[in-house]
Amino acid sequence: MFSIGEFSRITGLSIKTLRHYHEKGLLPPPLVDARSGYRYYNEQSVERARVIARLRAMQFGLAEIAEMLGNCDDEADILDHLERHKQALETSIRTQRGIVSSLDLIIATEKEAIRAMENSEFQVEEKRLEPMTMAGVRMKGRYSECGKGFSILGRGVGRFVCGKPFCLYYDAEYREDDADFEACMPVRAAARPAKGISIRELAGGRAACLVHKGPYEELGRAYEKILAYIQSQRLNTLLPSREVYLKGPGMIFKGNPRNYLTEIQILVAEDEAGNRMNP
Amino acid sequence: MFSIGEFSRITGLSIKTLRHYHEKGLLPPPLVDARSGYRYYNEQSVERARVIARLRAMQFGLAEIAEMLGNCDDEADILDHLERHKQALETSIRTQRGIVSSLDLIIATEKEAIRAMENSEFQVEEKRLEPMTMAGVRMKGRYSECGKGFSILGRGVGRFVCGKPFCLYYDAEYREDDADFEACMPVRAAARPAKGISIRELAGGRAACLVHKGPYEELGRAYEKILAYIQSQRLNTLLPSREVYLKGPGMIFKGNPRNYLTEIQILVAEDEAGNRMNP
DNA sequence: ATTTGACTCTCCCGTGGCTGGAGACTGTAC
DNA sequence: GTACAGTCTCCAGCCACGGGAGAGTCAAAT
Repeated sequence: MFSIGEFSRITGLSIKTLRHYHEKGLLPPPLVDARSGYRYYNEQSVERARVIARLRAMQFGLAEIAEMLGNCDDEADILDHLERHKQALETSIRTQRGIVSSLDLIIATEKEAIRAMENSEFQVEEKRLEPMTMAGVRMKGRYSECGKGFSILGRGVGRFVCGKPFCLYYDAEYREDDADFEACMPVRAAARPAKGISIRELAGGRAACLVHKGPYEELGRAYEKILAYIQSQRLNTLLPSREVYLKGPGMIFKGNPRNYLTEIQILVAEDEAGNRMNP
Repeated sequence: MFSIGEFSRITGLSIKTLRHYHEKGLLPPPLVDARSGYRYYNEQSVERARVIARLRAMQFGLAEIAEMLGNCDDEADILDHLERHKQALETSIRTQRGIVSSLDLIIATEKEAIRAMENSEFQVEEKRLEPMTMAGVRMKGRYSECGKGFSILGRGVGRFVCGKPFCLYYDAEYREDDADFEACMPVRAAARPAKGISIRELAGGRAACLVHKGPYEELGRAYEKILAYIQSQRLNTLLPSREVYLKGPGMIFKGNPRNYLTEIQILVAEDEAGNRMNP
């Protein structure tokens, strides 16, 4: 016979745990000294304790273990328990995997935003935009309605998104109430159109670009700057222009608008060799 | 201002949960009626509640959420929280995946055992054994020591196991104390030898086979039967003979030895065409 | 003004699988 | 005898709530 301390060392279960199992009727000690209340265990207890420990390591609950041990002494008898438990675990794994991929997305987004912040001079620069596959929801109305477009995109092609959200603006001048624009997401080629969502290639080309830091209300200042540049360089601009939301309201927090990063991209005409064309 | 019931409907959080968040200081209502104690929430509460709900859906703890909300209002500020949490989730996923694969193994084993049981006539039959890659631990001593060999195999090549454990017996006659045998496991080709473990191809061939149901102590009766068959058919036997443990002590339960299934396989000499050779 | 009925409050207990601690007893060695 | 390790019971706490009792409150209908 083993005292509870010895038995604890043998089985690797803590004394507290053994008392708990006793209380639950899961592993009653074969002998309890009537006078002192001391628990004494034997070889069979060791075997039973090992079984319980194995099942606990598989994250079975104590009640279920009790049931399994009560009715059965062979693994064939608990096949349905095992299968049910496996199902439950797989559900849990799926959930957690979903969370991990959300976290990955957020982390990647934030790290990119930090890099964009460090690299950007907040000066107008000309660069080459690569063609990409995109999904878009064309809208007419107020700019501030674009959130609805992004909701539609999220639900429709969320799984295929592979870059920052952006907007295409089809108006040559600023319009308050009846703007013509498109909420867009870069997507992988596997994405398929859905109701209201167009999937297509967006052509690349040379563009004047400027990163703006701050709330969207102040974007006007950035437009002023980039348009001044375009005039000074006497460039021919092409529609639609783009706003890429490098960092905006996050997936968790709304964030501080003072830290928002938005890149304005305005395509400029170029000749076959890729050189910009002045009028 | 919203009463707690309205607010509950807006946010999808139960009233109990909202009270709990209040108590924890996580989401204090902007107004608590001093006389009635009624809680009243506003638009900002909605925003905060949404954030909390998103973080809870990602299985963050309330304390951690409080910390995140306390210091930060931007996702960049909680990158380390997110990364830590992701690590924790990945650990949990790994654990659960390990459990699922154990469960899969047990379930598959039991189902196979049930099939073997249904299909077997418990009569001697001759069949063709396929060659296989195996891992083995050669031992001399008592048969009952073979458990140690299987422990070594489990630790060494457990990940590569692809079939039932078996033993090879190199003695022509029964030996009590100094048997020469090898504890073996079929393994995938990727397995690599380790200390005391040999990995090699085991040749196939024609064999006389008999499934025995019952405890190992009664295996003698099965040997009697199969040897009688071999004599009656005047076959030439080849060493080593095999015992395949179709169903023995399980990974959870020891099981009932009366249900153990063991297949004895004794290779017999054959000519090039695969026909058995009588003397 | 009252009544009804829906709403809300606080307080306590329970969940699961333990862990920690207090204070009292027991066993064994010197 | 005495020290000291071991063991006992009982109570509290963890986490994020849910259930329910019993009392008070709000808004509309009578």
